[in-house]
Amino acid sequence: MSLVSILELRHLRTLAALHETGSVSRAAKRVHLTQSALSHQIKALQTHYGLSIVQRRGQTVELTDAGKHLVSLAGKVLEDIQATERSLAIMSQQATGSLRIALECHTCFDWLMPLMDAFRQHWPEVELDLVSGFHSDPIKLLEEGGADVVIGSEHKRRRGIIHHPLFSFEILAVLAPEHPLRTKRVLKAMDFAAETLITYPVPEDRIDLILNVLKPAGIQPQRRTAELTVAILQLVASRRGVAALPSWGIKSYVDHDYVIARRIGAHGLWSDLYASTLTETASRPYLRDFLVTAKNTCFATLDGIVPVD
Amino acid sequence: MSLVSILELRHLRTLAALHETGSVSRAAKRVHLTQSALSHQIKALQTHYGLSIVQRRGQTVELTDAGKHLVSLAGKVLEDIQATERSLAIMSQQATGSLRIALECHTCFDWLMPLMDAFRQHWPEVELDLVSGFHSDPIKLLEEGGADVVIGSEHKRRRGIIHHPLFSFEILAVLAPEHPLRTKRVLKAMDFAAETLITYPVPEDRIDLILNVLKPAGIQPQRRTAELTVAILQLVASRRGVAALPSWGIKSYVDHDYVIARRIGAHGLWSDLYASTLTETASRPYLRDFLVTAKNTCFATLDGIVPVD
DNA sequence: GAAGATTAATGAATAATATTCATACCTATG
DNA sequence: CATAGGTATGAATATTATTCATTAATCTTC
Repeated sequence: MSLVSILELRHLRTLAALHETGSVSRAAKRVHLTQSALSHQIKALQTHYGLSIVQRRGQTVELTDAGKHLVSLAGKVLEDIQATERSLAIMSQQATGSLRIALECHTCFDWLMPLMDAFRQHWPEVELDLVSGFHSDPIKLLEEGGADVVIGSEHKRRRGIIHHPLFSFEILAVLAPEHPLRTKRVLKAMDFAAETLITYPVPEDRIDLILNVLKPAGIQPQRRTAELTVAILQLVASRRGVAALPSWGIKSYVDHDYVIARRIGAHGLWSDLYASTLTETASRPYLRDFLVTAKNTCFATLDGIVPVD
Repeated sequence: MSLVSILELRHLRTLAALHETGSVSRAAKRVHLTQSALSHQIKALQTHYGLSIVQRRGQTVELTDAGKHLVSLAGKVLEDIQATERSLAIMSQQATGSLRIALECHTCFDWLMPLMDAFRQHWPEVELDLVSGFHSDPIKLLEEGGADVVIGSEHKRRRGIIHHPLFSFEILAVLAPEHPLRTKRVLKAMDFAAETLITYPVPEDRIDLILNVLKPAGIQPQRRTAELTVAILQLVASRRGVAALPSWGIKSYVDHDYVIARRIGAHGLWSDLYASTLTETASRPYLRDFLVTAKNTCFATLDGIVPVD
């Protein structure tokens, strides 16, 4: 135990991530370091304080009481810092501008609303807006100045554009509880052959299930569309067809047994979500803050999501 | 402006020290780094936030609004951390023991009392005590187990003992306002030849003025002793003699013009204060905490003190 | 008013240390 | 019982914070 504290914010950021993800590996991805780095950090803290902070619990790791103390410290401290940094951004007169959000993914409304409310509080001078309607090439919207940030799964490299990874999520097949396929734990492409697929009203190449699973297998099921997630789920529950939706978007419906969810393919069908902006927009403090709090609230509230790669 | 915050506690510790000391050089000593290191740190923050944090004000430096924001953040955050680290110390069952303080320096009562009150709050399980009476060799007290920490100016290397530097302070000559020597801005050894020196009741070799100034010059003034600082100042004010006391111990009396203070020698007469403990005691968390808060409160409340070397 | 003493800023060199790499070991799971 | 996914750890590496050496500016003092 040395005479001065070795604690640094790096450690607190790690602990916060550890708390949110519940595993060293996932936390490592969250803070863009390796599992090894985090393991070393934790060890350093433990020898410094002469206390264990985590306890191996089978394959994963659990916070001890001491660890929980440090986590709650981390929460408080990191929040204070965020608040101060917001003030500094305002002082540097970079707190004004617009944040017009274009959504490629209908399900995202679920987590976006509370986020936007919080954002409005923190950045009253920023013009916050949702760009409505469907756009064939949302990235073009950015370049044309019609939006400031596009939230979707597109991440092709393109000059002048930055794709900020938000999180990876699993897309699950959604079935009526008494659907014949309920007996299978994992669904394959051919299972969809005889089904009607209920989707949002977007072109085929924007539907991961079709693009990455059905088309490669040469399967082209019937399609039917609905605007809202609840509408899709109603149709599924009424046995008008099956759907493929993000795990977090259907969680409460599955928990209430309105529908059941099944994995697609052995490793599941995964997709990434990105927030894309112009390079110049990316440097604005309020945009950075938006991204950080977006990730924070998503990881805190959405189940089953993981950092991108 | 990068995408993630580069802020670390190191920066906050620096900013706090900068606020307390009012100068980069002094702050550097306070955090045991070079002036250059701090200058680089500040520059890094400034370019990161796109704001100036300090403004050169002639020879020294002044915090800007942004700087003050960060300082107040630092205050809050560092306090939270200290509290958490106290909890951790309690959890590691190192929060019990005794802290018996032996004072070599009578004036120290002034700042020790509020400190001890705070300490009692934070470490209720630690037996806090003042070892009273005068001891010819206070360090021996440590070795014999009669005290846990000695506060004084002794800092001879001795095995098994650690001398933790607290701060350096200037010893000023104290005179009655109408004393003939009032015209001199700086007093020399010979100025004391005809005076009565009023001191605490300790041997000559523990009085810096005699040891370092008068004896080398072969001057041996009359001596008279008093137990309490106020008593000494009463005698001085009643023109019974002159005294030599720490600048911070007499500040309020000088401010009220009860007495006047003069520098001793061209560069002043300086002395260091140390908190000495056994090596094993030094590692106890509550002792570390005592030292840290001692320094903090001293630097915050006492005027004109500087870090040791 | 010039000399000397302090203070801060800065680029290059160095020292310190955080992170990665490679690997071992453990534990669920099919 | 093999495999996949997870953690721990020593050694190598990369990064970056700190120091060193120097300059410029300001204040003090004779």
